[in-house]
Amino acid sequence: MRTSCRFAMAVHVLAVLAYQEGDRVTSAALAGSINTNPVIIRRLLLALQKAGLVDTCRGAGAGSRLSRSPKRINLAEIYRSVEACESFATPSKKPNNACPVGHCILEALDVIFTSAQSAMERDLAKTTLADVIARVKASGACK
Amino acid sequence: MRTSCRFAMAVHVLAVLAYQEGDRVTSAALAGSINTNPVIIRRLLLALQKAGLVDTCRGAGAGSRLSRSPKRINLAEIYRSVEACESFATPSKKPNNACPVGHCILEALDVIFTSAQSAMERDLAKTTLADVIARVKASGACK
DNA sequence: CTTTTAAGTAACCTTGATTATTACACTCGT
DNA sequence: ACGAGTGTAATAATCAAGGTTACTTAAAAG
Repeated sequence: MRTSCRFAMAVHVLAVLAYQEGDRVTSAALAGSINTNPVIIRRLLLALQKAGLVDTCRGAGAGSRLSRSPKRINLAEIYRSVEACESFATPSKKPNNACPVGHCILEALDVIFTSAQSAMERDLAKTTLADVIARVKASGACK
Repeated sequence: MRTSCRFAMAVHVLAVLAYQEGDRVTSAALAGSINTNPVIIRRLLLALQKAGLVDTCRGAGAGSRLSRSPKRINLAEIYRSVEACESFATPSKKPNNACPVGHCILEALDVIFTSAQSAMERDLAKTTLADVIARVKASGACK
């Protein structure tokens, strides 16, 4: 399976913002930590803004910061804000309707996919951004 | 998100084989139901063979059939046999090691991803191929 | 009010993965 | 031996994502 790395980048971005504890961070600085282009970060931040997770200012001395405490942001929210479509794909061509299986397999698959995706999101919801930061800080201390 | 549809196709293929209850089905016939190329189906069948889910014969009058009862095949097995890599991706470029978050975010993400993927597979494991067939037959009866 | 900083955004390129397609060798039953 | 059908390689066609450049807009600072 091949998926986008938007979720990984979003968690990274928010972790940096949480680490800065309220100081605004520019897209260029974030891009430096993630090692990518500032425009990629800005596109990601737009999605996070719409989800109400970050608060971004334009102009001189601007940048982004979390709009909530890291304790109150869970990973499922982050996932949903940056990953628009479903994890599972079906073929672009429709199955053969003349086949007894083909004519209704898509409905059966949809039930399966929805359930699996929900299970995944419930698991993600168990972890907060604060948990992630705690692990990052612990790991940094060990090193 | 961009994912493969191998899992969807694999479930479809196995559902057709289950529907045929032991009769061998050719890759061309399967391709007809799924509306794709026989070679795609053969490649999928190779993975399902390795996982011990199907039994394929070559030569005249050949084809594939399930190697076990549909009741004893669950969707997590199917998923693992055809989807090699992990569901979640990280950026191709490594994060900036000089950043306190960047230098250890990958480890933190790995824990998160592994947990979420396990949750998803546990959910898939709850459904068997027999369950899928039952839904397909019920849906066909209604129509 | 001008300058400067940085976000918003459009346009385009590059890359990589996946499906699709063609072609051919190999097996096995008849 | 023949024919049906799988195994497999090579290649093309698609397509989405990330990356890049360039320009516009907003807001603070002087």
